[in-house]
Amino acid sequence: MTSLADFSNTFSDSVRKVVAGIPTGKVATYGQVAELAGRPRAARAVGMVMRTNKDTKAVPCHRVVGSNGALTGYAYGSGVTTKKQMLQKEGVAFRGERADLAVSQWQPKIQK
DNA sequence: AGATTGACCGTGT
DNA sequence: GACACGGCCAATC
Repeated sequence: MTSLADFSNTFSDSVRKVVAGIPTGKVATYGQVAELAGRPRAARAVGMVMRTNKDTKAVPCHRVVGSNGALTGYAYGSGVTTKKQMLQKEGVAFRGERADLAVSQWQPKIQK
């Protein structure tokens, strides 16, 4: 296997698997998740999967932020407010209303 | 099956 | 740094 999506057959499953691999205290961008899922240009579709995702316990969709670290949408709680609170509570570095990607962006293992 | 929408991203002004 | 435009992909109506 060369990527986290090798065990998935559909795009949504790949996305879920990638997001599920994000460790606590770290965040990934939609573009990053899309790339790991096998569709480097499907950042929007990733958002759709999160939106339709019902397994929030298995898939920490709140750890997925915009390319600039901005928190975009959240289908649960009070939206981005709840999302931000959870990320901060998990130890993610924040800079104003945006996650500090320079410090807390998830760095997937390229080799293993 | 076709058209529209959406939790995006990159680039230009 | 903020606003505007276009492109890409998949789910939903």
